[in-house]
Amino acid sequence: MSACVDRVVGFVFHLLGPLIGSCRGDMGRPPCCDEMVVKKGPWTPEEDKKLVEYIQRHGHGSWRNLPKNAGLNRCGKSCRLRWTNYLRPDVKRGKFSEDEEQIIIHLHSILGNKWSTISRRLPGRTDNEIKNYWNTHLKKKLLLMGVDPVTHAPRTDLDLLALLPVLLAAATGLGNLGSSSNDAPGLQADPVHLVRLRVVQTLIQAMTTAPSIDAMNPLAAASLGRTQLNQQLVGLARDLSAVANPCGSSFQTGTKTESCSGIAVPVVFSSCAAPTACSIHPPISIPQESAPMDSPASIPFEDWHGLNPGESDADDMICWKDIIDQICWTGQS
DNA sequence: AATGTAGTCAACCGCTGGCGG
DNA sequence: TCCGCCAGCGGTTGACTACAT
Repeated sequence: MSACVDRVVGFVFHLLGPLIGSCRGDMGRPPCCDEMVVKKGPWTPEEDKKLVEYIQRHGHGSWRNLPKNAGLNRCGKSCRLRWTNYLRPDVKRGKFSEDEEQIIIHLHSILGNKWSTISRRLPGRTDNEIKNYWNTHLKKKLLLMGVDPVTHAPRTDLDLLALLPVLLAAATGLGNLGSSSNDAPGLQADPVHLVRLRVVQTLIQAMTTAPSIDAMNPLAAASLGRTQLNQQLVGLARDLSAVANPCGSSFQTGTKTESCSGIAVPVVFSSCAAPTACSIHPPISIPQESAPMDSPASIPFEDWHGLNPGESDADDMICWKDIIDQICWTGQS
C-alpha cells in the first residue's frame, strides 16, 4: 500500500519536478544536474567518443564535473554508468561461460543480490551485466532445476503445483457427476459451481498474495504463503468431499501419514468406502501442512523430480489460463 | 505480411553509506 | 555530532529485437 502511495507521490513529483526545481531557490538539496537541459536515453557514438577521450586524457576525476569539462550534455551519474558498464576497456562482452555461471550461482548463494561484490570476483563483468544475466537466464535455470533462486534451497512451491492436477481431477469429476447424475441435477449444479469458484479463488489468491509477501521476506513467504494456501486447500478438499459424495455416508475425509520416498508426509484424504460405486472420483490426497524447509518431514530435492511439471515434459508446463478455463468450464455443456 | 508476445539489456531512479567541513 | 555532497549500489523501466500466431 505504502509502495503504491510512494509511486503516486513519485509520479506527481516527476510531473511537477521541473516546475518545483525552477522555483526552488536555495531551498533543499540541489539536483545533481539540471533535469531541464541534460540529455537522457541511449548514448550516441559521438558522446561515447567524447567520454572515452576525456577519461583517457584526464581520468574521470569528479563525475559531477566531468560532463561539463568533457563537453557532454549528460548527468555525471549517466557518464559514470556508461563508462563502468560499457565503455571501460576491460569490460568483457559476450556470452557467460559455464565457469562464470557456476561462480555467479555459488556467490549468489552466499552473498545474495550483492551484484557489485559478485562482479569483483568476475574480472571484466559488470554488476549490471551480472544482474541482468541472473534475472534473465540463471533464475530460470535454477527454477527448472527445482532450486529456489532466492534461498538456493529445493523449491517449496512445487507441492502446491503438484496439487493442481488433483484439484483439476476433483473439479472435473464434479462436473461429470453433475451432468451424469439422474438425481436432482439442478440441486447439484450450484454446489458444483461454488466449489469451482473456490478453486479459482484459491488459485488467484495464491498467485496474487504470495508475490507481495515475497517482496518483503522471501523466506517467510515461502513458509507462510504456503501454509495459508495449504490450509485453504485442505478446506477445499473438505468442500469437495461434501459435494462430491455419491455414496452417502461412506465418503470420508480425514488426515493420515503417507510415505513418500520413505519419508512420512502428512496428508488430508477423502475417500469412498465403495470404490466400485464412484470410480470416477479418485481419492483426494493433499499435503496437510507445510513443514519447515529444514524439517526432516519435507520432501528432499531429489524426490521432487517426478513432481516438477517443467522437468519431465515441456508440454506439461502449467498454463494458468488453461487451468482456470478448464476448472470453470469443464462439464458445463 | 501484420500483429502480438516474450526476452534481453542499457539506462534511469532513488536510496544508502562514506567522507569532509 | 550534525549536515550536505558524492559515488556506488540494487531495483525498475522501457526500447529494441526475435519469435510466434
